[in-house]
Amino acid sequence: MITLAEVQAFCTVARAASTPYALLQAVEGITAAMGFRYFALVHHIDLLKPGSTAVRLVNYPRDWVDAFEEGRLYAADPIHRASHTTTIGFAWSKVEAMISLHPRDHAVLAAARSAGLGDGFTIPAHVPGEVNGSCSFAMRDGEELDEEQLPLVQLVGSFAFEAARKIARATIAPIAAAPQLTDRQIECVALVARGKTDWEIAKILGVGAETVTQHLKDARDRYGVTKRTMLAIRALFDGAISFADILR
Amino acid sequence: MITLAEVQAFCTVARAASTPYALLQAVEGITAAMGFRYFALVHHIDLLKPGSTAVRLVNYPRDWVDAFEEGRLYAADPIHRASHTTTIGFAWSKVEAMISLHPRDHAVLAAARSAGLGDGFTIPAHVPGEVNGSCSFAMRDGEELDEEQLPLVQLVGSFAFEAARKIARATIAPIAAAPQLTDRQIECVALVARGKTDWEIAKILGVGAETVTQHLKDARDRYGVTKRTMLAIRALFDGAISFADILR
DNA sequence: CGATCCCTCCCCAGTTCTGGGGATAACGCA
DNA sequence: TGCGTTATCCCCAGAACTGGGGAGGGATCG
Repeated sequence: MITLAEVQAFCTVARAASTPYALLQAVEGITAAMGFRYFALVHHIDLLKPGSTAVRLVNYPRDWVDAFEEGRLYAADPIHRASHTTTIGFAWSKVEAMISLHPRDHAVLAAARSAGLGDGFTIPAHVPGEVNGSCSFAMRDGEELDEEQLPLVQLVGSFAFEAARKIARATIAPIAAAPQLTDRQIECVALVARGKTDWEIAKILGVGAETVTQHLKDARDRYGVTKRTMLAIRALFDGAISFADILR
Repeated sequence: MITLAEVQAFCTVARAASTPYALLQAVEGITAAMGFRYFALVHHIDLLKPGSTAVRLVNYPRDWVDAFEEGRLYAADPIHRASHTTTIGFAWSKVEAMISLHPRDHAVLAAARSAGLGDGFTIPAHVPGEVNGSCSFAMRDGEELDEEQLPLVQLVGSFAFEAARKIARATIAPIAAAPQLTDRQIECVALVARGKTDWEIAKILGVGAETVTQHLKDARDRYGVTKRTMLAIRALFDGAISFADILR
C-alpha cells in the first residue's frame, strides 16, 4: 500500500525530471510501489511515425506492444476510447459500462490478456488542441486491483503524464493553435454540426443565406480547413461547440 | 489539514449524488474541510443561456459572479485560459508562468481580488468533444494556500467535476441507441471526418467512388441522418470513431 | 436450401457546398 | 482620425453531396 507522502515524493521527482529516461525510472519505481507490474504513458497517435516526438513511456509485455503497433490500435484501442469519455481514472473492468464494445474490441482485450496483462487502471490526460493521452497501470493477469488505492494511483498518473508532457512539450507541435471564432461563426458552426444547410441556418438566425455562407467561409479559413465537416469536428475538439449543443 | 480518508469519503458521496443540490452540499463540506472558503465547479461557456445543461456549482462572492457574467468571461478569464494548457491543478499565483497576461487580464484578476477572492487552486477538466470545464477552490484575500495539501485538493476537484458531469449528463435525454456500422462504413466515416471527398476516400480504400457513396448512404440511413457532417459527429459521439482517428 | 447481410458497382436529377470575386455599416482601439 | 474587426449582403461557376432507382457475388446461419 502506497502512501500520500510517497505520491508527493514522486510528484517532486517527476516534476524535476528533464529527460525521458529520468522520468521512466521514477515511473518504474512508483509502479512497483503501487503494486502494479506494467505502465503505459502515451499519446494516442501513431507512435512509430517518423518525426513523432509524442509521449511514450511503456513497459508492457513485448508481445502486446508489438501487436498493438501492428494493429495500429492507438486510436481504436477500447481502453483509449473509454479514456476519451471521462476526466478521472477508471478500472479496465468498467470499460463495458463506458463505451459500446465492437466484437473487434473484445478480441483486442482478449489479446492483451493472453499477452499477460491483467486488470488495469487508466488515467486520461486531455488538453484542448493537443493529442489525447493517458497513463495506464496494469497488473499481471490474475491479480486484483486494490480499490482503496486508486485515488492515489490517479494522482500518480496525472503527475506522471504532466511531467512527460513538459519534457516533450518543446518538441510536440500542437495540432494547430486553436483559432478564436467570432460569436456568429460559432452559432453557425453549431448549427452546421446539427446538419443544417446554410439556408436553414439563415432562417434560424434571421439573416440572409449569403451571410451564413460567408460566416462559414471565414470560419473554415480560420481553421485552415476546406470542408464543413472538418470545421464542425475541429470546433468540437477544442470546445468551441460541444455535443450538448448538438444532440438532444 | 484534510486526510486521504476524507477525500475518499467525499468521492463516495459525490459519486452517489444524483442531484446538483446533493453534490453542492458535499462540495461545500469538503471545501471548508480543506481550509478553503470558495469553490466554482463550472463549464467554460455562457451558463445563463437557456436550455443549457452545463455544470455550474458556485459559491463565489455575489459581486464577482455578477461581474463575471456581465463581462462574459467564461472562456476569456485568465484562470480558465490557464486551465486549458494543463492536465493537472495549478495555484492561481502560477498563472503568469502559464499564459501571457494582457492588461485586460490583470484587470480581471484585480477585480476578483477586490471582490474578496484570495489565492486559489484550479483543477482543469477536459473531455474531447465537451465544453472545457474546471473546478476551482479559493481562499479569502490574504490567506495562503497549503502547498502540502494540493495533491488532495486536485483529487477532490477531479471527483467533484466528474460527479457534476454525471449529473448533468443524466438530465439529457438519452440519445437513440447507437446503431452498429459495418467495418467498411466506419472506415468511410472516419475519412469523411477528416474532410475527404467520396472520390478521395475511394482512392484511399482502393474501391470505386460509387461504392464509397453507397457506404455513406447506408451509414446515414442507419443513424437516420441526412448530412455527412451529422454522420461524422454521431459516429464520434458513440465512439465508432475517435478524435485520434481524425486529427494527427 | 433460402434468407440475410455485406461489399461492390452503376445511373440520374436536384440540391448544396466551396472558392473566387465584390460591397456597406458599425464598433472599438490607438 | 484611421485601422482592424465584425457582421451583413451580393454574384457566379464548378465541385460535391444526396436520394432515388438497380444489380451481382460472397459469406453466414438456420
